[in-house]
Amino acid sequence: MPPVVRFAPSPTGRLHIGNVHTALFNWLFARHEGGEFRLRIENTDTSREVAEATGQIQESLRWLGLDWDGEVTFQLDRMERCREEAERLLAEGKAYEDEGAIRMRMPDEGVTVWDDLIRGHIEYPNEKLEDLVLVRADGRPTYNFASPIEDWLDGITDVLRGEDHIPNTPKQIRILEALGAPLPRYGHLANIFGADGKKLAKRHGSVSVEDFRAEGYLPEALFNFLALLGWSYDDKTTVMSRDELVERFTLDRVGSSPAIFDYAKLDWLNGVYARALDSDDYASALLTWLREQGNEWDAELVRASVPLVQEKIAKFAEYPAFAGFLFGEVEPDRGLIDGSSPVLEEAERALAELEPFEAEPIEDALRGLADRLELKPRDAFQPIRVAVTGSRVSPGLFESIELLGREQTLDRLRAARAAAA
RNA sequence: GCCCCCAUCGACUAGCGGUCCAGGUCACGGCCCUUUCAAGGCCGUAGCGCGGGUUCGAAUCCCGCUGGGGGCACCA
Repeated sequence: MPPVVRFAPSPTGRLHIGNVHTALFNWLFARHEGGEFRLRIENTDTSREVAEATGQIQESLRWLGLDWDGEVTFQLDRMERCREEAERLLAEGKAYEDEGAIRMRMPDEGVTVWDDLIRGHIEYPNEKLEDLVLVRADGRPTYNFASPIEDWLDGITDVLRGEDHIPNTPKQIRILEALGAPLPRYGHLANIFGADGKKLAKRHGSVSVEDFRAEGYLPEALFNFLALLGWSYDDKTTVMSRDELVERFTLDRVGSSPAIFDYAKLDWLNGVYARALDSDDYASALLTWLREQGNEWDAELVRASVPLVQEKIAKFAEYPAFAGFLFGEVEPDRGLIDGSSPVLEEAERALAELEPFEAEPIEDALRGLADRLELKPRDAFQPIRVAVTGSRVSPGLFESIELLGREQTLDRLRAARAAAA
């Protein structure tokens, strides 16, 4: 029987990367096994609910390509059913009233055990299980009551969630047993931490899916990277497409120890995906990203710049600093230009009448200039680069000059000379 | 405090008793290429937390310790 899994975030904010990791593993498992992946919003705690969160969560999942089966369900919609079940437990003597709330009677001897999908045998002493509240005095069911009931109602066969839920599992097992409901299998994924081994937070870098999107990461790269956190295919395969991941993902290769989120490796992987893109696709993705950032740069020029940047930057967020000189004024650091050097003036002269104004002839002209001045290429080109692009780090100089155009180039050479004088 | 989970290079991991004086990837260092920056090529540094067992043999199994994390709500 194909498994039915679910991802059940609470709508309290943007989708945290740790939660998406859990969502991803559920999704991968479901798709690999030909099962279903459901999305449920656990909104029992209305006081903490953030209005836009439900939409944001769905948008983030869609962006990453994690599609869900069926309609999105909301925990709150099943309040009534939960209350009925609680009444039943009350009637059967398995629960009792306490200051308006309904509490579950928990055993205080023995142990509750289950075979964790990824950790194996786990034991929990029953004496540590307290009589938890099922339904609050105001009538709202608590998470630990509503969640297992919904898993039951939805026919969830496998509950794959974060390891912080391990202490909840014995409680939920007892509830399901009291209810006479079948038990799903449980699997607890290890947490993901920041470089200091603490919970991944803003100070470490991006944390929500939206943050990563805003940084200009490609969803395929983030997807691949996340899959490798706590799971591996073999001893050497790193880059895998979505389809390969679906085909290869199995729970027996999921690890149980926590992982640290390595932004440097993500950057590398993103670069791998970025470079592998067809330049048209790269351009479209870049343009989309720029627009999302509220940047309305000339689309044709952006497209034309792709060959100069695609191999050089790891993620789109680097684009404005790297290629921004094509789209606006530039303020070169005077300290980087030697006012007494004839290079800028010579370059101006060499480029003034050059035909055609294209990378190759530009290169020939500037190399000739370096020869004449008896300068090493790097020493001759650096001041020109700074004058034209405003920085000592830029795309290829000759291609940059071609794209910038003669007029702009000459203007910038003149301006730099004046500033350095 | 109590309970639970985890433990291989700086990071992600392979390893499921001998084929491991531990392999791959990122990062890092060196060299090559080179107009800067990347990319690419080659080489390299670096790890089984500690102590007991079990076994002919342990990174692999067991126990303890230490360390890290999580949980102990009418939050989810």
